[in-house]
Amino acid sequence: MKQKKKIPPDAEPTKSELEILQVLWEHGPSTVRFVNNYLNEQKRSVQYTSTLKLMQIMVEKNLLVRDENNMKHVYASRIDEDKTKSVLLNRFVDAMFNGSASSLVMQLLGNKKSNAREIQEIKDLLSKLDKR
Amino acid sequence: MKQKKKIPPDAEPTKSELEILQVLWEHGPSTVRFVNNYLNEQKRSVQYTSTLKLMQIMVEKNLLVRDENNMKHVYASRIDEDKTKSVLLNRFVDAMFNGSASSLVMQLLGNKKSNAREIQEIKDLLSKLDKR
DNA sequence: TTGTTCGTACGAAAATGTTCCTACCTTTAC
DNA sequence: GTAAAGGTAGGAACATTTTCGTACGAACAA
Repeated sequence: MKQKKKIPPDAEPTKSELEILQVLWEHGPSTVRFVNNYLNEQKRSVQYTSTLKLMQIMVEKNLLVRDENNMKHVYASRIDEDKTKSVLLNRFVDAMFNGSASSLVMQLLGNKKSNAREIQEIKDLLSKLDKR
Repeated sequence: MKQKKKIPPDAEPTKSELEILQVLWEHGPSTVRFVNNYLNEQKRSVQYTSTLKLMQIMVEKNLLVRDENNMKHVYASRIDEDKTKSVLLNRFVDAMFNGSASSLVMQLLGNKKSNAREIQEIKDLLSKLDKR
């Protein structure tokens, strides 16, 4: 009796896996065909079987669940969007800004890309936060 | 006559390379020994020659420069800290939050890890931004 | 001088992530 | 019925990143 594979329960999604998770988070449970079309239209050119393979691997890693009732399997994210983003964001802050969230925001604001509207939105967030 | 290798001028630092860059950004030009010690003490266990190899590769990629005047070579970052962080941050925002900086901040604030002090610091940043 | 320590150079293995080819099955159009 | 279209499964090839073993030179202490 031996284990098939070691499956780290908190396996961290790779770049490509994240792309797929985004699609599933946004559109809900989907077929490989749908995800693959989306990627090709919105992101980058990729073969159907590549997407398929990746999603199969993600099931093994417990990142996705799949409904095999129909011939066209339907995949869904098994991990929570907010939680996952939170973990990855914290990891990013730790790695890049020594754990300082305000450093990150500073970097963000010193950035041409963040425009006045973004800044206003951030302010609104903060004042909402005050009120509760 | 042929080229040795194609060197993408904007080669993007990998995870491990980033660790090394952080050390050099924080402590200035350093020897491999220093960086390796730092990594082992602060981050993770890694062999000296692994760190050496990585830093040598980073020189080839133009991420670092090295001073060979002394026997103990001294390495320094060749890329700008703020610029690099800015690029990586934008990439992260695009990948994870669909390019919305305020979504990222929201995620950050909805986070147990960001405490009152962090929030206050962010507010201060914003008011400073108003004044200029 | 000789051996130990500390340095660089370099090849190659290991680990990881990604892509796609091939095989084969089911459904559908004709 | 048959061919075409559209599924899944799985292995293999590739690409990239990471790690480390080995070789060898320089400095230094005994």
